[in-house]
Parts: sequence; structure tokens; C-alpha cells
Amino acid sequence: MPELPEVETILRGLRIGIASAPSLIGQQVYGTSLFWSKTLAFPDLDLFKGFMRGRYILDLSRRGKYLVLKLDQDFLIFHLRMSGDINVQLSLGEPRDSLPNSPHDRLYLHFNSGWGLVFNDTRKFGRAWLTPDPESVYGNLGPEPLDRGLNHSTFYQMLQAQSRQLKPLLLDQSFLAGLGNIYTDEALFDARLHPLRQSNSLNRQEAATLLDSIQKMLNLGITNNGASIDWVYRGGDFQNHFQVYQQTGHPCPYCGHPIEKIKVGQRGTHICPVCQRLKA
DNA sequence: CCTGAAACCTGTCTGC
DNA sequence: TGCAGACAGGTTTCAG
Repeated sequence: MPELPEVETILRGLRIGIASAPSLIGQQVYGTSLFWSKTLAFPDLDLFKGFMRGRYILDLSRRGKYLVLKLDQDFLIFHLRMSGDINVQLSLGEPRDSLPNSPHDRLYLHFNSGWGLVFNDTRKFGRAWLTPDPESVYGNLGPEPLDRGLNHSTFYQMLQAQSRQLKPLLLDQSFLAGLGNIYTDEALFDARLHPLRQSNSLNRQEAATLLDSIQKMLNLGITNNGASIDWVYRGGDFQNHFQVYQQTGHPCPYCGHPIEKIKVGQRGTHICPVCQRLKA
């Protein structure tokens, strides 16, 4: 599920505490459990276990799709990839490295309070890093799309500096941090731009519209607590606002022509072929 | 520099 | 009913 709005929703929930669970902030770790070794990208397990014991969680933040836990020493960083999820549960049992409480649990942090952090990830693509230097993990990310400093002029110049298809470029986290398949399709449709348009073929007006659409869709996603699809459900509502994503065959909300699904950069891509023309 | 394919994984759905 | 194949919200790596 996780694109920027979904990660932001998870972050806010962990910060304030949800469903009777307490906030992560202020929790002290007394032990860890790792059930899938590859989930821990850095450092190795022994160092991780030794270092995490006694750590306090001081703050939570987000950078692109990364979730960042600021500890009293170093930072614990998560990337949820395709199917990762984080929540806070009671009574995880003793620290161990086998026999998770639920089938796809990959990592636990056990807190002195009796609560614990659960990283659950069906497809095992998610990763965690413990590091003193967050930039070593996500230092190559592009700007935050909702950052005030990202204006029309800057975005136009960013697009001009590349000669790439719009959709793969927007999905490239080193170009812009946080967009995934859903919000990219929705933003391109909202801007009436074809996903195969070359980035440096956009004029200033088109670039401005695209940035506005990206920010509009991300904000709409956050307002709706993200999108809930299939078996990964977090109570989000943005799926009810999809204009093109997973709307193949449904009439375009503007012109009525059926929405089509094509393949762009190996990703399923939803467009209205009438509203989003490739040729000027 | 740019594009496309493959790999990492499990679960679900579709079609024969 | 059963089973092979396609596909899924992401990212990295490699070939051309």
C-alpha cells in the first residue's frame, strides 16, 4: 500500500497512538525479534540487538516513503516497499528469532511498557536500517513534493533537465520523493498529460499544472488517510476517489471515454486516451 | 543518458 | 476442480 500518503498516515498514527495503543514516542526498547534476516538491511543482527537494547524512541518523521525513528542514539529507518506495515501491539512475548505471533511478522521491538512495534510484511521486500547517518540510507532522494520550496519554476527546470518519459521519471525517487503507481496515474490524469510524454517537451504551463496535480492528489490522499486496497487495509478512503487507477473500462469522469490500461516502464498504467493525448 | 527486463517475494485472481 | 500464468502499492541491478 505505501506511497507517500500511506506512509504519512502510518506515521501520524504511530505518533499519536491508535486503537488504544500508545504513542511510539517515549517508548524504551528492551529487546528485539527478527524473523526474516533480510528485513534487517544494516547492520548485522548481533550489532543490531546489542545496540537497540535500552534505546528510547525520541521522535518520528518521514522522508519520501521512508519512516524514520529518531532514537536517543542513531536512527532506525523503515521502508515498507510493497506490502510492509507497522503497528503497535501488546504482549508480543519474549524476544526470539523464530515463531512470530502472526504469519508475516518480520521484526519486533519489545518495549518496557509491555507494548511492542510490529513490522509485518507479506512479500518480504521491506527493509530496516539502524544508522547514525540517515543520509547514507536515503541521501539520493529528490525533493519532497509537498515542500514549499518546490515551486513551478523549479519543477519546470527539473523536467527540462531530463529527457525521459513522464511516468517513469515521476516514479524515480531520486527525481521526486514519494510518488508511487497510484498517485502518479492520478496526477497525470488530473494534469491531462500522457505518461509517455517526454519530460522536456512540457511547457511552463504544463509543468505548473503537473506539480499542482501532484500536490493536489497527495494532499487528497493524506486527507483520506491513504488508499486501502486488497488484503492490505488500514482504514484509508482514497480508493473511493480514484479517477483512473483500477478504473479500466469505466467511463472517464470528464469525457466518458472508457479508461484504458497500458504498460509503461513495466508498470500497469491507467489513462483516458482522449483527455491525455500523446501528440500535441 | 535512457529504456526495458529481471530479480527479490507471497498471495490472489483469471482462464483454460 | 485444478493448475499454470499473470499480476500486485517498490526498488535495484544489469544489458543494450
